[in-house]
Amino acid sequence: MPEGHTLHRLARDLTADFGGHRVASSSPQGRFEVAASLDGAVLSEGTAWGKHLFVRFDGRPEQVHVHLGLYGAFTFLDADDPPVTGQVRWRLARPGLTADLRGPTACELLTPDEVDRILDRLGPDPIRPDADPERFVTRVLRSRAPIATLLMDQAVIAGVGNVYRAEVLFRLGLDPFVPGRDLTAKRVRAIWDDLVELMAAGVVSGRIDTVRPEHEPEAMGRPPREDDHGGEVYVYRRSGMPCWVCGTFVRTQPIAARNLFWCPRCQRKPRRR
DNA sequence: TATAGATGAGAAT
DNA sequence: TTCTCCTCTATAG
Repeated sequence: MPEGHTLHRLARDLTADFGGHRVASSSPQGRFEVAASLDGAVLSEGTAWGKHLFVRFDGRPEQVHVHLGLYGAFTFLDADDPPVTGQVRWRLARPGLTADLRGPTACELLTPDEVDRILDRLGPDPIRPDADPERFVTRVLRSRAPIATLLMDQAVIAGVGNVYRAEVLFRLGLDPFVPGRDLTAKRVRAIWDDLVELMAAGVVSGRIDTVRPEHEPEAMGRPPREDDHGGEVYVYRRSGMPCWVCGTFVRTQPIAARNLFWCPRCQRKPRRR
Protein backbone atom coordinates (compact mmCIF):
# COMPACT_ATOMS: atom_id res chain seq x y z
CA MET A 1 0.00 0.00 0.00
CA PRO A 2 2.72 2.36 -0.86
CA GLU A 3 1.97 6.02 -1.24
CA GLY A 4 4.10 8.57 0.59
CA HIS A 5 2.36 8.16 3.93
CA THR A 6 3.32 4.47 4.01
CA LEU A 7 7.00 5.26 3.60
CA HIS A 8 7.03 7.95 6.27
CA ARG A 9 5.29 5.60 8.62
CA LEU A 10 7.83 2.90 7.84
CA ALA A 11 10.73 5.30 8.40
CA ARG A 12 9.25 6.21 11.75
CA ASP A 13 8.68 2.57 12.74
CA LEU A 14 12.12 1.41 11.67
CA THR A 15 13.71 4.19 13.69
CA ALA A 16 11.55 3.44 16.74
CA ASP A 17 11.94 -0.34 16.59
CA PHE A 18 15.51 -0.75 15.39
CA GLY A 19 17.21 2.63 15.97
CA GLY A 20 20.27 2.21 18.19
CA HIS A 21 20.08 -1.58 17.93
CA ARG A 22 22.68 -3.90 16.50
CA VAL A 23 20.82 -5.74 13.77
CA ALA A 24 21.06 -8.95 11.83
CA SER A 25 20.78 -8.29 8.11
CA SER A 26 20.30 -10.89 5.40
CA SER A 27 18.63 -11.60 2.09
CA PRO A 28 16.85 -14.96 2.36
CA GLN A 29 15.84 -14.67 -1.28
CA GLY A 30 19.40 -13.81 -2.29
CA ARG A 31 18.65 -10.81 -4.46
CA PHE A 32 20.03 -8.25 -1.99
CA GLU A 33 23.33 -9.99 -1.34
CA VAL A 34 25.04 -6.92 0.06
CA ALA A 35 22.61 -7.18 3.00
CA ALA A 36 25.16 -9.48 4.62
CA SER A 37 27.70 -6.63 4.73
CA LEU A 38 25.37 -4.81 7.14
CA ASP A 39 25.01 -7.77 9.46
CA GLY A 40 25.98 -6.68 12.96
CA ALA A 41 25.80 -2.95 12.16
CA VAL A 42 23.88 -0.54 14.37
CA LEU A 43 20.87 0.94 12.62
CA SER A 44 20.71 4.68 13.20
CA GLU A 45 17.50 5.77 11.49
CA GLY A 46 15.03 5.49 8.69
CA THR A 47 14.00 8.56 6.68
CA ALA A 48 11.61 9.08 3.79
CA TRP A 49 11.18 11.47 0.89
CA GLY A 50 8.14 10.86 -1.24
CA LYS A 51 7.90 7.16 -1.95
CA HIS A 52 11.58 6.55 -1.19
CA LEU A 53 12.84 5.08 2.07
CA PHE A 54 16.41 5.39 3.28
CA VAL A 55 17.99 3.45 6.13
CA ARG A 56 21.21 4.63 7.75
CA PHE A 57 23.68 2.72 9.87
CA ASP A 58 26.17 4.09 12.41
CA GLY A 59 29.58 4.78 10.91
CA ARG A 60 28.45 3.93 7.37
CA PRO A 61 28.28 6.54 4.62
CA GLU A 62 26.13 4.27 2.46
CA GLN A 63 22.39 3.96 2.98
CA VAL A 64 19.91 1.29 2.05
CA HIS A 65 17.45 2.71 -0.47
CA VAL A 66 14.04 1.03 -0.70
CA HIS A 67 11.29 1.75 -3.18
CA LEU A 68 8.22 -0.43 -2.72
CA GLY A 69 6.83 -0.04 -6.22
CA LEU A 70 3.28 -1.24 -6.70
CA TYR A 71 3.17 -4.01 -4.15
CA GLY A 72 6.29 -4.08 -2.06
CA ALA A 73 5.72 -4.34 1.70
CA PHE A 74 7.45 -4.70 5.05
CA THR A 75 6.07 -7.19 7.54
CA PHE A 76 7.00 -6.90 11.21
CA LEU A 77 6.96 -10.06 13.32
CA ASP A 78 7.45 -10.25 17.08
CA ALA A 79 9.67 -13.30 16.88
CA ASP A 80 13.26 -14.49 16.68
CA ASP A 81 14.05 -16.26 13.44
CA PRO A 82 10.52 -16.85 12.18
CA PRO A 83 10.42 -19.21 9.19
CA VAL A 84 10.87 -17.44 5.87
CA THR A 85 7.71 -17.47 3.80
CA GLY A 86 7.52 -16.22 0.22
CA GLN A 87 10.18 -14.05 -1.39
CA VAL A 88 11.93 -12.14 1.38
CA ARG A 89 14.37 -9.72 -0.21
CA TRP A 90 15.68 -8.23 3.01
CA ARG A 91 15.35 -9.49 6.57
CA LEU A 92 16.27 -7.12 9.37
CA ALA A 93 16.21 -8.48 12.91
CA ARG A 94 17.07 -7.87 16.54
CA PRO A 95 16.12 -10.03 19.54
CA GLY A 96 12.34 -10.31 19.62
CA LEU A 97 11.66 -8.52 16.36
CA THR A 98 12.01 -9.32 12.67
CA ALA A 99 11.15 -7.10 9.68
CA ASP A 100 10.76 -8.79 6.28
CA LEU A 101 10.73 -6.86 3.00
CA ARG A 102 9.02 -8.44 0.01
CA GLY A 103 8.48 -7.32 -3.57
CA PRO A 104 10.25 -3.95 -3.65
CA THR A 105 11.13 -2.34 -6.96
CA ALA A 106 14.39 -1.21 -5.37
CA CYS A 107 16.39 -2.43 -2.41
CA GLU A 108 20.02 -1.43 -2.73
CA LEU A 109 22.96 0.00 -0.84
CA LEU A 110 23.79 3.47 -2.18
CA THR A 111 26.67 5.90 -1.77
CA PRO A 112 25.88 9.44 -0.60
CA ASP A 113 26.23 10.66 -4.19
CA GLU A 114 23.77 8.10 -5.43
CA VAL A 115 21.32 9.09 -2.70
CA ASP A 116 21.66 12.74 -3.72
CA ARG A 117 20.97 11.87 -7.31
CA ILE A 118 17.62 10.37 -6.27
CA LEU A 119 16.68 13.28 -4.03
CA ASP A 120 17.62 15.78 -6.75
CA ARG A 121 14.92 14.53 -9.05
CA LEU A 122 12.15 14.60 -6.46
CA GLY A 123 9.74 17.48 -5.96
CA PRO A 124 8.63 18.73 -2.54
CA ASP A 125 7.00 16.16 -0.25
CA PRO A 126 3.84 17.38 1.54
CA ILE A 127 4.67 15.22 4.55
CA ARG A 128 8.08 16.76 5.14
CA PRO A 129 8.17 19.87 7.32
CA ASP A 130 11.04 21.25 5.22
CA ALA A 131 9.01 21.10 1.99
CA ASP A 132 8.67 24.23 -0.15
CA PRO A 133 5.09 24.37 -1.50
CA GLU A 134 6.00 27.16 -3.95
CA ARG A 135 8.15 24.76 -5.94
CA PHE A 136 5.00 22.70 -6.52
CA VAL A 137 2.88 25.74 -7.32
CA THR A 138 5.39 27.07 -9.84
CA ARG A 139 5.75 23.76 -11.65
CA VAL A 140 2.00 23.29 -11.95
CA LEU A 141 1.29 26.82 -13.19
CA ARG A 142 3.96 26.45 -15.86
CA SER A 143 2.64 23.22 -17.32
CA ARG A 144 0.01 22.50 -19.91
CA ALA A 145 -0.27 18.88 -18.73
CA PRO A 146 -3.52 17.92 -16.97
CA ILE A 147 -3.46 18.36 -13.21
CA ALA A 148 -4.13 14.61 -12.84
CA THR A 149 -0.89 13.89 -14.68
CA LEU A 150 1.10 16.47 -12.75
CA LEU A 151 0.05 15.04 -9.40
CA MET A 152 1.54 11.67 -10.39
CA ASP A 153 4.85 13.23 -11.46
CA GLN A 154 7.28 12.74 -8.59
CA ALA A 155 9.42 15.62 -9.84
CA VAL A 156 6.44 17.95 -9.38
CA ILE A 157 5.28 16.62 -6.02
CA ALA A 158 6.75 13.63 -4.21
CA GLY A 159 4.70 10.97 -2.49
CA VAL A 160 1.31 11.35 -4.14
CA GLY A 161 0.02 8.16 -5.74
CA ASN A 162 -3.12 7.04 -7.50
CA VAL A 163 -5.39 7.15 -4.44
CA TYR A 164 -4.42 10.59 -3.18
CA ARG A 165 -4.50 11.95 -6.73
CA ALA A 166 -8.10 10.92 -7.29
CA GLU A 167 -9.25 11.88 -3.83
CA VAL A 168 -7.69 15.33 -3.55
CA LEU A 169 -9.14 16.32 -6.93
CA PHE A 170 -12.56 15.19 -5.78
CA ARG A 171 -12.29 17.03 -2.47
CA LEU A 172 -11.46 20.26 -4.29
CA GLY A 173 -14.16 19.72 -6.91
CA LEU A 174 -11.58 19.90 -9.68
CA ASP A 175 -11.84 18.44 -13.16
CA PRO A 176 -8.80 16.13 -13.48
CA PHE A 177 -8.23 17.15 -17.10
CA VAL A 178 -7.66 20.86 -16.47
CA PRO A 179 -4.18 21.91 -17.60
CA GLY A 180 -1.99 23.05 -14.71
CA ARG A 181 -1.51 26.49 -16.19
CA ASP A 182 -5.27 27.11 -16.29
CA LEU A 183 -5.41 26.96 -12.49
CA THR A 184 -4.88 29.88 -10.16
CA ALA A 185 -2.03 29.92 -7.65
CA LYS A 186 -4.64 29.99 -4.93
CA ARG A 187 -6.22 26.81 -6.23
CA VAL A 188 -2.88 25.02 -6.51
CA ARG A 189 -1.95 26.03 -2.96
CA ALA A 190 -5.29 24.62 -1.84
CA ILE A 191 -4.37 21.27 -3.43
CA TRP A 192 -1.07 21.32 -1.56
CA ASP A 193 -2.71 22.23 1.74
CA ASP A 194 -5.27 19.48 1.42
CA LEU A 195 -2.57 16.93 0.64
CA VAL A 196 -0.58 18.05 3.69
CA GLU A 197 -3.63 17.39 5.83
CA LEU A 198 -4.66 14.09 4.19
CA MET A 199 -1.19 12.60 4.06
CA ALA A 200 -0.25 13.58 7.60
CA ALA A 201 -3.40 11.81 8.76
CA GLY A 202 -2.36 8.81 6.66
CA VAL A 203 0.99 8.61 8.44
CA VAL A 204 -0.80 8.47 11.79
CA SER A 205 -3.53 6.01 10.82
CA GLY A 206 -1.65 3.90 8.29
CA ARG A 207 -4.58 4.07 5.88
CA ILE A 208 -6.08 6.49 3.41
CA ASP A 209 -9.27 8.16 4.61
CA THR A 210 -10.51 11.12 2.66
CA VAL A 211 -14.23 11.35 3.37
CA ARG A 212 -15.30 14.49 5.22
CA PRO A 213 -17.33 14.05 8.40
CA GLU A 214 -20.58 15.20 6.74
CA HIS A 215 -20.24 12.46 4.09
CA GLU A 216 -19.21 9.66 6.39
CA PRO A 217 -21.36 6.53 6.39
CA GLU A 218 -23.04 7.35 9.69
CA ALA A 219 -23.94 10.86 8.54
CA MET A 220 -25.25 9.62 5.18
CA GLY A 221 -27.03 6.53 6.49
CA ARG A 222 -25.04 4.12 4.36
CA PRO A 223 -22.91 1.11 5.29
CA PRO A 224 -19.19 1.78 5.77
CA ARG A 225 -17.00 0.64 2.92
CA GLU A 226 -13.36 -0.19 3.23
CA ASP A 227 -11.37 -0.78 0.10
CA ASP A 228 -8.09 -2.69 -0.12
CA HIS A 229 -6.24 0.43 0.93
CA GLY A 230 -8.07 0.09 4.24
CA GLY A 231 -9.83 3.43 4.31
CA GLU A 232 -12.95 5.27 3.32
CA VAL A 233 -12.75 7.20 0.04
CA TYR A 234 -14.93 9.18 -2.37
CA VAL A 235 -14.02 7.89 -5.83
CA TYR A 236 -10.94 5.67 -5.87
CA ARG A 237 -11.86 2.30 -7.42
CA ARG A 238 -15.55 3.16 -7.27
CA SER A 239 -16.17 3.33 -11.02
CA GLY A 240 -19.79 2.65 -11.97
CA MET A 241 -20.96 3.26 -8.40
CA PRO A 242 -22.93 6.34 -7.36
CA CYS A 243 -20.99 9.31 -6.03
CA TRP A 244 -21.45 9.61 -2.26
CA VAL A 245 -22.31 13.28 -2.65
CA CYS A 246 -24.46 13.66 -5.79
CA GLY A 247 -25.31 10.11 -6.87
CA THR A 248 -23.79 10.44 -10.35
CA PHE A 249 -21.90 7.33 -11.45
CA VAL A 250 -18.18 7.56 -10.81
CA ARG A 251 -16.14 7.36 -14.00
CA THR A 252 -12.74 5.87 -14.74
CA GLN A 253 -10.18 6.30 -17.49
CA PRO A 254 -6.45 5.62 -17.70
CA ILE A 255 -4.36 8.78 -17.49
CA ALA A 256 -0.63 8.94 -16.81
CA ALA A 257 -0.60 5.13 -17.11
CA ARG A 258 -2.98 4.59 -14.20
CA ASN A 259 -6.71 4.38 -13.74
CA LEU A 260 -8.11 7.72 -12.77
CA PHE A 261 -11.46 7.88 -10.97
CA TRP A 262 -13.66 10.97 -10.77
CA CYS A 263 -17.19 12.26 -10.45
CA PRO A 264 -18.13 14.15 -13.64
CA ARG A 265 -20.70 16.22 -11.79
CA CYS A 266 -18.87 17.19 -8.59
CA GLN A 267 -15.61 17.88 -10.39
CA ARG A 268 -15.75 20.87 -12.73
CA LYS A 269 -13.40 22.96 -14.79
CA PRO A 270 -12.64 26.17 -12.91
CA ARG A 271 -12.98 29.56 -14.60
CA ARG A 272 -9.91 30.26 -16.69
CA ARG A 273 -7.44 32.66 -15.15
C1' DT B 1 -5.37 -24.09 -11.53
C1' DA B 2 -4.94 -19.94 -14.22
C1' DT B 3 -5.13 -15.29 -14.86
C1' DA B 4 -5.72 -10.36 -14.16
C1' DG B 5 -4.74 -6.62 -11.60
C1' DA B 6 -2.78 -3.57 -7.87
C1' DT B 7 -1.41 2.40 -3.85
C1' DG B 8 5.10 2.49 -9.31
C1' DA B 9 8.51 3.96 -12.33
C1' DG B 10 12.29 3.40 -15.50
C1' DA B 11 13.74 1.92 -20.05
C1' DA B 12 12.70 1.00 -24.70
C1' DT B 13 10.27 2.18 -28.95
C1' DT C 1 3.09 5.15 -25.76
C1' DT C 2 4.36 0.46 -24.63
C1' DC C 3 7.13 -2.86 -22.23
C1' DT C 4 9.19 -4.74 -18.20
C1' DC C 5 10.08 -5.97 -13.49
C1' DC C 6 8.88 -7.05 -8.54
C1' DT C 7 4.97 -10.36 -5.42
C1' DC C 8 0.67 -11.55 -3.79
C1' DT C 9 -4.41 -11.79 -3.88
C1' DA C 10 -9.00 -12.02 -5.68
C1' DT C 11 -11.65 -13.85 -9.07
C1' DA C 12 -12.87 -16.94 -12.81
C1' DG C 13 -13.19 -21.42 -14.62
